[in-house]
Amino acid sequence: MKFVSEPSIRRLARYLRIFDELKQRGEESISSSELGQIAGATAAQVRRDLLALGGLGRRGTGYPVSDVARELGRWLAVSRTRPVYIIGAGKIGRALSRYPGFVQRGFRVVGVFDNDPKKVGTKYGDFTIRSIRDVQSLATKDRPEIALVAIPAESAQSVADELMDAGITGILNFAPVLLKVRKGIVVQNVDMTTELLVLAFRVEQRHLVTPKKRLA
Amino acid sequence: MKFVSEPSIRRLARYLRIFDELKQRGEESISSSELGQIAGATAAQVRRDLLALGGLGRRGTGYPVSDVARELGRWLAVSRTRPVYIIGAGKIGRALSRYPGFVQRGFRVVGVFDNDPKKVGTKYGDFTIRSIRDVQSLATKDRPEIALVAIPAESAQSVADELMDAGITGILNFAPVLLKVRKGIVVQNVDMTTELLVLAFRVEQRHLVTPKKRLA
DNA sequence: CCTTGTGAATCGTTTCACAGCC
DNA sequence: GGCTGTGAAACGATTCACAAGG
Repeated sequence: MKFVSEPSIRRLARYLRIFDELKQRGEESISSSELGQIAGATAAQVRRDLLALGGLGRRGTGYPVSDVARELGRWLAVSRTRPVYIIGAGKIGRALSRYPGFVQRGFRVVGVFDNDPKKVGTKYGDFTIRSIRDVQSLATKDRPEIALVAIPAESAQSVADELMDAGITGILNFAPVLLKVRKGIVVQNVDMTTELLVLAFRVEQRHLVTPKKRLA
Repeated sequence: MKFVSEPSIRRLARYLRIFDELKQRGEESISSSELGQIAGATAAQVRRDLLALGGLGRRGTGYPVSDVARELGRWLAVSRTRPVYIIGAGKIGRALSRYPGFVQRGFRVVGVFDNDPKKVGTKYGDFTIRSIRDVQSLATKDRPEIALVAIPAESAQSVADELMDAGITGILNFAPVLLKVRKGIVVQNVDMTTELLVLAFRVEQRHLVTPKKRLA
């Protein structure tokens, strides 16, 4: 498997959504330029990105929708269901636990945790909220690969440490703090304030034309 | 004002958080290498990034914490409070409306909207939820610069159109759909499924060492 | 000494442009 | 004809390395 850059992965995820839609609409094939138009990418980008799947395009006609949809889905999800933990049953954690798109993309929430004694033991949707104190012991059994950490900044690092000890390999971190992790553990940060700040700044800059383009 | 790349803006936002903390701890100055260590960036990146503020560093000692904290805050927030609208009072919208970091960074929620008749007119925190039908007329009065769109994909585009007509300049889009916008309008997409997919993929790739580094 | 600011080199990604194939 | 796959050029961001200044 070749290395794929992060911008390319993000675009591939977007193509996947589009291919799913095209399939549902019964489209048979799509060209790199059409797909680029829809996805906000250039035709050349689309071709280079999709090349990672190993040359599924047909010269003269474009990319066969159902083949690419299947391969791309398989490839991005990497062919299996991944168990994930959600740490924190506050607003963000609860919203995440019912996020509709996860299941469709092969993620299965196998545990929701919180520290609030009022919450621990109660049901939320299909989940019984468990105590963060038990994360490590339970994780050893559940073997989640990825954890979604949605707790206050103060406690995020210590929970991350426990999760790593329990063998987690990836953390989607919603706490506004930079987690220190061992080599080989992948952290991805999601922070609304940063997103808003970046957006606001780009708005401010929108007149400056320095680089060739900027797409969403 | 010079153009600043998106990666640089994201790092600057991170430095700001660190500088705020350093200030609170009473630190007087910090070097590019120390800051880089904390922020997960190289010393050279830190220096280039902070250069955008116009050479506040002192050779031999580093960057004066309180000066940089102030300037950076002023610069990123670009010196004013920005009114924002939240469209959608579902889980995401409600979580956003009370997101603590926004106020601190100069964002003020001036309206929360939903289409559900059961919600419209009710209070949520300090906000009375208003009908999305009235977005356009109210926006003309409230003059929000930015809208946080957290509604189902189907209705996102039409609301975006109304918002643009009402003079919005930036959209933080939580709907899993690519919004078509006029030139000059900045859209930033936030999609948990994509984030999870990217994370999972990076986990899968973590052994491939192709590029020099990969930091969160 | 120390650390910044900055040209110049490097590296990765995007774009170009066209050969190859349907 | 149309469109993909792909070397090669262009571009942007990062890193190097050092001169300038405390």
